[in-house]
Amino acid sequence: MPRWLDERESRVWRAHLALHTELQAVLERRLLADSGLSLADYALLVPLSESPDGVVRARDLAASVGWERSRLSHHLTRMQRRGLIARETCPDDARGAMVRITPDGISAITAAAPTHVADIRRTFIDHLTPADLTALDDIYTRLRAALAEESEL
Amino acid sequence: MPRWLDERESRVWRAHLALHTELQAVLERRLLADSGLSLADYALLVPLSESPDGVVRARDLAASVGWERSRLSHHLTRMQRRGLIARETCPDDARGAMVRITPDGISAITAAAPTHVADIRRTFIDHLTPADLTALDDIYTRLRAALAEESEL
DNA sequence: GGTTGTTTGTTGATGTGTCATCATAAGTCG
DNA sequence: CGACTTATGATGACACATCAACAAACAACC
Repeated sequence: MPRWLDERESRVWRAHLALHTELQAVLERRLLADSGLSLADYALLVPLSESPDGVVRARDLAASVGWERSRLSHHLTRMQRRGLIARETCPDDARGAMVRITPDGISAITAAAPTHVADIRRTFIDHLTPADLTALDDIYTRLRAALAEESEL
Repeated sequence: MPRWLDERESRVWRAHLALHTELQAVLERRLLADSGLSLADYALLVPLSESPDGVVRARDLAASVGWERSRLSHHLTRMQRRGLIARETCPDDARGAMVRITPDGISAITAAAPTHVADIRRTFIDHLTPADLTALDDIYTRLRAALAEESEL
């Protein structure tokens, strides 16, 4: 016999799901309209643009955004077609693939970032007090640690 | 010139994104393995099974899960093919479509719910203190209210 | 050195979500 | 009534994510 969720638990859980969905939708729509980038594009361009030479190995890129290799490969193919990134061979490891951000990719992320950050502020950060931030930092850390343990089993 | 996110703000924001993605992945995988239902199936079966006659108009179903009509229509087609729901004509409005949960659908949600709720508890609720719940309830309510205003513009 | 197992990246098939478009039916207002 | 607008649902095209399978290269080991 399961313990069902009481009213507040249920409300918090549903709010968590709904909040994320709505936030994602708003941010994606704005980012796309503003710069032609999807959130997935943006997520990949961030670590690429932060890398000193603008080159990251595919394996490491996958790790830094938490994607599976297959998803990354498919998405890189589409971004390559749009001229945002280029693929190069990996000198150290003949299996590897290096991903290079192109000048167009740099322009895109440079143009998109300020507005996107402002959107995140306006829709999320600005509505949180310092106490809220502390609480969320603590809660999210705890929950993710529990999830990580869960996945190990 | 945008105000960038400081370290804690950035950490909280990234944790929020990552937490949701990981939670969703774990819950979906478990639900699917356990009962053959996706989270989307589950989301639709809940309001259907809670309706007194097991019948809900498509428009209202879309509103109660927050989906677009197109997405609902596509998903209903797939669920109909699997025998989880059936479509019927709407007596009041000739445009309308009524969605009925089938006996198979009822069996599926009935079998899935206890385990799924337990999974939500184990991965989310159980790691929150009463104070956390209060804080999250407040924060999520505030954020969603702000988002709703945003969307009206 | 050759067998075995692992890592890396790609590909094709399938399920799903979004968008634009459409047909039909209600509602609105002259 | 009749023209116009809105609401509802379905559909096809496309973008995307996941899964299984694969090929190539590396690593480990006897």
